Amino acid sequence: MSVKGMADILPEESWKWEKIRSLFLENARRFGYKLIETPIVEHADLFIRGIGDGTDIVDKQMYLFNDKKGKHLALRPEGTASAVRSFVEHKYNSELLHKWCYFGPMYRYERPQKGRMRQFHQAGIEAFGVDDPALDAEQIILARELLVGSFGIESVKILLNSIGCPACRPGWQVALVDYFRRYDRELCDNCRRRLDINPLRILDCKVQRCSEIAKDAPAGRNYLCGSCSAHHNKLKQYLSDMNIVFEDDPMLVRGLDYYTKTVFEITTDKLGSQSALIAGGRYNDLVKSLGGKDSPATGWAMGIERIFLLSDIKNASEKTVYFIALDEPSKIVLFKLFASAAKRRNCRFDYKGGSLKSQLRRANGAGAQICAIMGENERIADTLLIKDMKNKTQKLIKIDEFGETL
RNA sequence: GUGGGUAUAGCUCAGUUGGCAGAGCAUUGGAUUGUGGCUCCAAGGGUCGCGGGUUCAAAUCCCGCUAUCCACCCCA
Repeated sequence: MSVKGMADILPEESWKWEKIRSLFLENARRFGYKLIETPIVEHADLFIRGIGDGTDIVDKQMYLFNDKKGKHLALRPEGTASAVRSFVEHKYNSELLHKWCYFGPMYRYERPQKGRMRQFHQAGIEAFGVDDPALDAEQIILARELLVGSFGIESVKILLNSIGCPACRPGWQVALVDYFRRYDRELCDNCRRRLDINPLRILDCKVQRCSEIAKDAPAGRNYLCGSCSAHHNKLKQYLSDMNIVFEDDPMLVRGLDYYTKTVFEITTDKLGSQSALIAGGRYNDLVKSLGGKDSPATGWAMGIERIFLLSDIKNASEKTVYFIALDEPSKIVLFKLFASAAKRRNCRFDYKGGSLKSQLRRANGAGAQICAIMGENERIADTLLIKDMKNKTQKLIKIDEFGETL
């Protein structure tokens, strides 16, 4: 048995993974995002500092272990912290724009269900060095183009918000705590705890009474500083100008602590409670807090398992030539032809043999378009029988002509 | 971490008040000499999740365990 929450990607479906991966990379590349591969294992501290103490990911979902020297390590639960670590470690110039993308497995210890695995895959993009809301807009446009254009997923919803920056968020947080304290007794257990740890998260609570209370909570908008407010308005303007439909949702907050200003989510209603397909936002302070030179940054991540469940992409099948030998001496001759044809064409050799009927049956099952058949009659005359499976036509050709016939 | 469902052939699932283990699909073979798909016939394929208990007799009833799915929570 495989480990709980960790699934095989079987040969029958691996083509779809390859396709999703390559569509992601192609699209990202067109926007200038270059692939970065970082290790799956990092120092646990990187995620604790990056994602934040008090988040679910850090508190209960990390795969933690010590190596033989006692180093405290973790399987990565997400991609951004690693990318930032690499950006800092290799001293990329934060005066310049750097656009990176990644694709790979992530690990979170939680109960698996539809669209949620313990080993799951994310594709993501990150851009360092620019604080322009137009860049936020670009990333949302790319995200939407992937979902709708490349993966054929309809009816997605874009949710957008700004959660401010260190200059303005504290004021909002204080106001939120003040407000929610008045309803202390009515909030769910969880939210009462959040009051001390992360009051923003109460806005996101799905318990009915909590969300009723949250509806009238102080709106973050009223507390945004000039810079954050202008950033948010410009981003909305860019999206509107592109006719991108979005929902400006003051209740949207995210599960990771590093976000500043823009946060967004692209959701579907087709996957039950696992609604987020792509989520991300701006994290202008993360590079500095992980030891780098102050550098604005923004990015998102996409859940591949969820894309896989929803995407309707088709497998383009290559034409197949199926080789059938009817006796042992023919097999020897035909196998040589097969081995050389397989260098250039999609070929299958029927090793199981048996009657012509059963081999043709297998050829049909394998989806072959053409069969190359050799029995005693053909062999003696130095010929091959070429059968077109679709038109049900067949003709004898000389072995010498076989190469051109293909 | 909490709650619920499920576990029988490779797959999807039936299996009645406890009484010989089933179907469809798939696989393999055949339906007159070496011609596929459709149709027909036949065959192979089982630790009934695991371990206990009750009983003359358990896939079926009881207890425990495990796995898995779904939901909550949280997230992508």
